[in-house]
Amino acid sequence: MVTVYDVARLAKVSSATVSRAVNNPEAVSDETLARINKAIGKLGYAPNRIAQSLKTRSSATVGVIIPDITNPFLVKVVKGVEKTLSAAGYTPILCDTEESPEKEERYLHDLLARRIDGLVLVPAMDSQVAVPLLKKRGLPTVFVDRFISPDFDCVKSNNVSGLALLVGHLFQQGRTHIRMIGGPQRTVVGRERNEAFLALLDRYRLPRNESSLVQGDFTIEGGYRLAVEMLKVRPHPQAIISANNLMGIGALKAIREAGLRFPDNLDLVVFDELGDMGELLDPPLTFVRQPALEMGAQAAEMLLERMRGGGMPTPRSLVFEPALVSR
Amino acid sequence: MVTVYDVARLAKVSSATVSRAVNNPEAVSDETLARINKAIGKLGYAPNRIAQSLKTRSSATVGVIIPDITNPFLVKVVKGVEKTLSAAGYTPILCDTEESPEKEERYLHDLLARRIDGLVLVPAMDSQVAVPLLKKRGLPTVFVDRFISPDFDCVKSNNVSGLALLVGHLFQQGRTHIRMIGGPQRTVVGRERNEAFLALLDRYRLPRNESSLVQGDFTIEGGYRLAVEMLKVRPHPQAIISANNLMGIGALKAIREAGLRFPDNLDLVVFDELGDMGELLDPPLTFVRQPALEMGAQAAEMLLERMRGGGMPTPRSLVFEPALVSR
DNA sequence: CTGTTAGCGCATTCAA
DNA sequence: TTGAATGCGCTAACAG
Repeated sequence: MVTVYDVARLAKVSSATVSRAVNNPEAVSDETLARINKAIGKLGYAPNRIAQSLKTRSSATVGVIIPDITNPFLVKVVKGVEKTLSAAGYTPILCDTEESPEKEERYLHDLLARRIDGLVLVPAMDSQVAVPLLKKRGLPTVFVDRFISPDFDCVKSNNVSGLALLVGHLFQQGRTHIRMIGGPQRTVVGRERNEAFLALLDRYRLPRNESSLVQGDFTIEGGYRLAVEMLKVRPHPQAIISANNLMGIGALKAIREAGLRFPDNLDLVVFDELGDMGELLDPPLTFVRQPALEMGAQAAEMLLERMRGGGMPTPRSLVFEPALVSR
Repeated sequence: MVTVYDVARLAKVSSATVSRAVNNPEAVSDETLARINKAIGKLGYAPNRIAQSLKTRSSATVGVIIPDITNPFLVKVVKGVEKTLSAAGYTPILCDTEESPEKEERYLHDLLARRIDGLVLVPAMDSQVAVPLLKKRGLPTVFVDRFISPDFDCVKSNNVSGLALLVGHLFQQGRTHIRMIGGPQRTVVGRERNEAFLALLDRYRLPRNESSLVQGDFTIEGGYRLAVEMLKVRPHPQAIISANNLMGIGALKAIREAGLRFPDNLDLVVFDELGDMGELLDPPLTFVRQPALEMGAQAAEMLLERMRGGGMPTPRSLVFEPALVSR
């Protein structure tokens, strides 16, 4: 492997000057710079980032931990993060926890041992150790979507207004008997959407009882199962809201299997988008879109600020307004 | 940060012994081992992988470069890779080139500078530098899906038999006037599927002319555009084959917009699957499935072998048989 | 503007 | 079984 010393020898300078030529060219005279660059070209030298990291105590690396790489929303968030981070010279390391707190913890320790400079985290549902661990280590961190600690920066979208868009849409369509496949109460996102739903039923003076809301788990299978149950009860609701995209997919499957003509007999609307194929559904679903790309980009920006500005200002939350995509 | 020296001091041993205790516990007496472990626990010591890497010249890191993180097939491949790689103690670094050779090259250099131990590569369509670069550096590499050099290991699926499944299916349905939205000729995958299609038309004695096959680009937009063109011509084909999943999405959209009842007036079948939402299409598409998870896992296995077995046996190709999912 | 020196944290000789 | 010494490749004082 070619090192600074090889370059130094060829260019007849010291290793320190080679280092300067690479990292701070202004500090080197034009002629030596030229000589060094020629040597670098000839030898095909590239700095060993491992050695750099050890010396500078900065790996130019950022962890990105998400619970499901299959989720179109998260993929877009990751794309946004990746774009602004790599533009700033950082390499993101993407980890998929598959919603498992144990995996999350393992990844966290691995990333920490790799001396990441920062972290973008969408915590797993039952994440327990992440928050205290990160707090102790003082690692610059930005949470996305799931706001589980007021001590960290967070980028999320407004679940209350998002749900208001959904309920308002249904109300306008004249649907009054509405039920929701909600999120898990143990997650903030789930709680926020669930509570918003119940409050909205009251605000619109729509019928509400204990079966208006069932607790889901944000998975396709869960959405399917709960929708099947819902459809067993007569009369059907006039509309079902799914608290996230994955459960919406499951619910749609259940509706199809029940032989119901959607949206004639029954309308289905979803919080969050379904990806490229969403518009291919016939008829297409109405849903609420979160600006995922933008959210990812902003999360990365916040992280960059934190990583630069050694200081620790108070944590900030950035809340995006979702938009109704009516079909 | 807590180092071997901190542990050494607390346990009243040398740093070397601490290192042994961590990496090779058998080489340390039971009592000192116990003392060291206690100290490790008390201090919360974890080895600095950066320093380890510098010393051992191995980063326990593997690059995974793919052209599109949005593609459900690739996501599954990545999942497969990730699973077996992380089980073996490696951390994958995922990079999305968005089908851009320039991005691919940048990532490659970055990963090389980070001293990755190996690489799983799904090259961008016009990838030029990757092969010579990797060959020169001698980095253990496994290609997936796109077999662009006989000098490297490769995991792919059998495009010829996959297409045979598709054409055979249509033939059985009595469709004789078939056209295909093909892949780009400049990619191996595209060429293989295109040629297979033409050969199959002949084998089944189906009508074939210069408009039987149009060259696509494997994108949603491209598939849409070409399908629109196809549908302008009278009479319509009885069936359209899309050479990949993304173009299939576009084609389906075009068919819908043309007001054609699918599959009554026109059948559409696709090479590769459409992800979780595929089965929600009404009616569902018939497609050919590649064992993506398995392919990823096997690619990782091959890579592990290469990384361990310093030697360089001849490159191997692993070809998977796709399966027809008939709807 | 340039060179000398030292050390980041660790694993690995080589002796003991 | 253990310790002392060394160097992985680089950058950052500090001198000159």
